Amino acid sequence: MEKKNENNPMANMRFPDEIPSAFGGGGGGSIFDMAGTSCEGSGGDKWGSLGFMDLLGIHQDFVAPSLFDSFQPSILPPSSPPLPVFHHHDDDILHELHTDSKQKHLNHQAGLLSPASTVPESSEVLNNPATPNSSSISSSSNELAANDEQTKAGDDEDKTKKPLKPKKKNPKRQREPRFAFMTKSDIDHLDDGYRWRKYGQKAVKNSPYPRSYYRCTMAGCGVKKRVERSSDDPTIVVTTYEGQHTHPCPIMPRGAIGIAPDSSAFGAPSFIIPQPMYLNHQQQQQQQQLQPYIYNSTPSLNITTASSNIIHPSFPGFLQEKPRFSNPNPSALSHRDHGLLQDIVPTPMRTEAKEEDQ
DNA sequence: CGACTTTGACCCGCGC
DNA sequence: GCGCGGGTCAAAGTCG
Repeated sequence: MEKKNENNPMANMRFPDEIPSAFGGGGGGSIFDMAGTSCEGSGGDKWGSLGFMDLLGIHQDFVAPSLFDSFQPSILPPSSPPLPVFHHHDDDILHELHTDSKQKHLNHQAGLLSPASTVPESSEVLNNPATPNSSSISSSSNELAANDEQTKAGDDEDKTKKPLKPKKKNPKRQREPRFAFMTKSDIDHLDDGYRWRKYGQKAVKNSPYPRSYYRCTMAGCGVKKRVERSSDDPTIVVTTYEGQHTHPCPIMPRGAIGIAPDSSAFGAPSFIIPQPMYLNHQQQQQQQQLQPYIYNSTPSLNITTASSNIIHPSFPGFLQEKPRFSNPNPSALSHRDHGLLQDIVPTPMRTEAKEEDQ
């Protein structure tokens, strides 16, 4: 088998530019271009020090929408509203993503993607993640993760079948808060600045695309991430994060600004706005081209939600596995602070999407 | 040699 | 209770 970058069958996969726009009819969605940003700041190297997860560290209740919203402007043209499909809790995610137990990820994908937009390929966040509940996370995520590991290590007795795999057997397996978001990208594993190790891959029912499981390689950090491609729209990658990083972004860009590790780690919603994300020329052009396809309900982004009060309109952003570009994008900046909360596709929309799926 | 991916098997929860 | 499917483990293999 091949290695790196080919790790994931889909990693190298290229999908047609034409997007089925199967999701949702609803309407467009927010699209974030993840291309040029991240802790790593490759190319541009000026990004926030903390990664995506750090941002996520904010309280769930606030969240994502605003977060991403704010994020979006920096990378996307003003006319692309976000697609908030975020969840507060694991359960929420599961419920929203999977309405029916059996058709879990069918609906899951459909639900998430519902408001998808017909945007040309490239990587763009289609929806906003829900930030895990910081309070629960601080005590549950990390600790749970730790416990998880410990438990696993110590629970050999539970399993007798195969000595090789003394899996743990938690009384009540508690999952850490999770949130999912979609990205439009031909790359499955988006680089958010953290280091991930793939620990599994499973075929997804009713989907030709497998789901990959990643775990933060940082010792003691139990953050996991699930990446799968939408069967409806292969250009869309659904990423689900679980838990919170107990450490700052490993990749600290020079002059980086970011969220204080402490706060992020424990959910304190204190953000330091990283510098705006820039798109290189190519990206800018791409963005411009994308505009027409992007859900264009409002001219600017809206970050002013209940959450926006707390959350700053900034987002470290993601990096494509492959370094992208970074060019100053004034226009993007100018929109950073303007959100489209109203466009953020609140509950109603999501509901709608779900209904559609059903 | 360490870090990482691949992959088959196993565990577990849930619905029937 | 059984089967299904999601999630995880860990040996083996690959790469730098």
